[in-house]
Amino acid sequence: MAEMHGGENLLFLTDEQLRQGIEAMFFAYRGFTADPDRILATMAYGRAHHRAIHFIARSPGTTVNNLLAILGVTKQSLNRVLRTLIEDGLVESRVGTTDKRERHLTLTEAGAALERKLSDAQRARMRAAYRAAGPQAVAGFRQVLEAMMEPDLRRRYHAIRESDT
Amino acid sequence: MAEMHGGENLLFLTDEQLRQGIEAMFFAYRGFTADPDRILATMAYGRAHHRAIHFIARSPGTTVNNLLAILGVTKQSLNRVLRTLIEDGLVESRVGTTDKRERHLTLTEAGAALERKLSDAQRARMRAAYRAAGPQAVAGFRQVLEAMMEPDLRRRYHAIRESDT
DNA sequence: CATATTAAGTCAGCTTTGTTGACATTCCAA
DNA sequence: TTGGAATGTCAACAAAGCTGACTTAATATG
Repeated sequence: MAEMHGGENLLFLTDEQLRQGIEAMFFAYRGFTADPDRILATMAYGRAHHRAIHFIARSPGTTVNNLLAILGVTKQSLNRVLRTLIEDGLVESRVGTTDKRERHLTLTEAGAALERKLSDAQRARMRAAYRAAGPQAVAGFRQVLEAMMEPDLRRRYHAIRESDT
Repeated sequence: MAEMHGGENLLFLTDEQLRQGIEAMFFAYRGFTADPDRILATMAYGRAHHRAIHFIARSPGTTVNNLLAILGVTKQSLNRVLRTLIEDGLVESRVGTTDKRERHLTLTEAGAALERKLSDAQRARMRAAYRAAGPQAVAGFRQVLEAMMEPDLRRRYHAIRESDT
């Protein structure tokens, strides 16, 4: 169990270490979604609604196609979710001005309120974990997560960090 | 973008930093499951089967109840998955010797072969990410993931690392 | 020993969220 | 101007979760 750091020691790449990382990822993801899930369970929405709301809040005016690429589901699947959100007055869909095939999505006041509620819960856990682990651990956490992404999603992740489409 | 570490700087806890962490977690989890998913899509199994196979391989002879607690699903849901795996000859269920109510689950040769195939794919990505990020980043990654788990799952995670039940 | 509890499994039915296939509308380029 | 590409919608189906009610067998307990 010796602490090791810097160049040459490759013990962190053993199958056992990798398996522990895989299980940590599995258990942590459960914690990651637990709080929003609890809130969503009290209403008629699920995790898919949360994801849509999150990325609409993130990039107001985004198109359905854009959202599709980020979420990685079929448009039919996303459409079902969007339809209920629009019917319930949480999301507004406006026909595009330059291209009338596109729909631009934004949150209504009610949608923004739900988004805040869900985000606050998820951020609270994230903040507690970050604080417990410390800034250096957080930097490592981010590095490994990024290296784990599929290349096209990594590009999307960077794009969404730097500018809104 | 100044590098900061040690005690006092709390800029890593801003809402924007937390949101980036949340999105990183979302995109990374997709990468995490992508390779096994591709393999599973070619046969009649899904992610639920993979999870069951993983933890049976991890703790051979584990009981149904044990698996239930680890996976966090209902027994009806797990049972559906286990039934197909047993019917297909990937998992063996043996009546317990000391407590005959219990069923002890193990992988058959065929089950172990599939487990290896899935693990190898998932570990390959994990290994690449670990190698790219380096040992110190990996340590931080593990710390943050652990801090994110629900307490009872964190205990389970530690238990499974140290000894088999 | 009688009874309560536990472990496992089953049946039925429902919900969420993914999938394909077919189709309407809009735009653009040959 | 017309045919294809892009965008979005509707319908039907599948995987995998869920609840609730129940059975069977074995163990624990009063």
